[in-house]
Amino acid sequence: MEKQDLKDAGLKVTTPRIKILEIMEQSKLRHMSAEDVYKRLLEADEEIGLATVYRVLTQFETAGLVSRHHFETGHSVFELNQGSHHDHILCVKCGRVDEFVDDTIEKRQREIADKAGYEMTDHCLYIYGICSSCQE
Amino acid sequence: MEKQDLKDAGLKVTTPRIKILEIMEQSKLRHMSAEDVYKRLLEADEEIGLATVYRVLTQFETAGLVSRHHFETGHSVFELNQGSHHDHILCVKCGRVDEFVDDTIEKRQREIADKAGYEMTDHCLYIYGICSSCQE
DNA sequence: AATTAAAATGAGAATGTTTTTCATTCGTGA
DNA sequence: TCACGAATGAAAAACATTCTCATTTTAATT
Repeated sequence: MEKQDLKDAGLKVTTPRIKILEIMEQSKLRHMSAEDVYKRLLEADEEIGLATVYRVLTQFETAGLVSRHHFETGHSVFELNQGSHHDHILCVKCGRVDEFVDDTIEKRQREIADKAGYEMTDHCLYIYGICSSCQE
Repeated sequence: MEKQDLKDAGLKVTTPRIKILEIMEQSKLRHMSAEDVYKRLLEADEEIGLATVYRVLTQFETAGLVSRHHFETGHSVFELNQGSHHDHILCVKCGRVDEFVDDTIEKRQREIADKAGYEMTDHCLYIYGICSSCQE
């Protein structure tokens, strides 16, 4: 993710925006809440307010740099838009998140939207289950 | 929905629980927030606290009487579990919600969960788009 | 490098949703 | 009907998120 991406999105290149991008790129967690990002910033001794984190993440979402997800947790999580579209499969016990793409499903979704008279803009599919580790 | 359903779920048959079930059955809105239910109770002159509404809806969810959904609205909506499983297609402009079932997708989901080593417990699929009325 | 207007930020207040606490009331099996 | 555990209401608390506004920063221009 480059500074140019910020400029292209019509956003000024500021310390908070750069740091938040860095945090999200370096994190092993693909999905981070605003609070997660904020904590990492504190750990890195960055003086960035939580309100700014929320603002910036929302701007990034609008700009298409990140996606916002509503899992079953009651708060939003954000994911950097690197790589291509995918859906999620989550473990209800340990919270593990895996990803997948399935062309059959993608195609069917478009057909369903058409049939219902909708112009599809987005979709999300979450499969919940118990992952292999938690089944033991 | 019968009183027996409450007993079967290990819940005592109380006025708040009965009234909340009634409200949800009679509502033309299939998906109601806790606040929606609460407002309807007030309109019906029922002295039931908002905390109770939340408690009862959560218990109903646990008991399998209702499903909780996390749309993009920032709050939970609840739906009575009558009839069979279905997924949702939502209009991002007017908030309209339609439902659908698709066997192809249902089947693929199970296959995907298997392949990922998950024991599937649940899933949800939201298609977002612009409905026919809003396209004009 | 200095100027400047617009945009961005931080801190804290405010908002909205959901949960918790606890004293009181209610439902149900004996 | 009694008694006990479960359920409730009201208010406070806990969260997540957004807003306000004074101050700072960015970036385009001298």
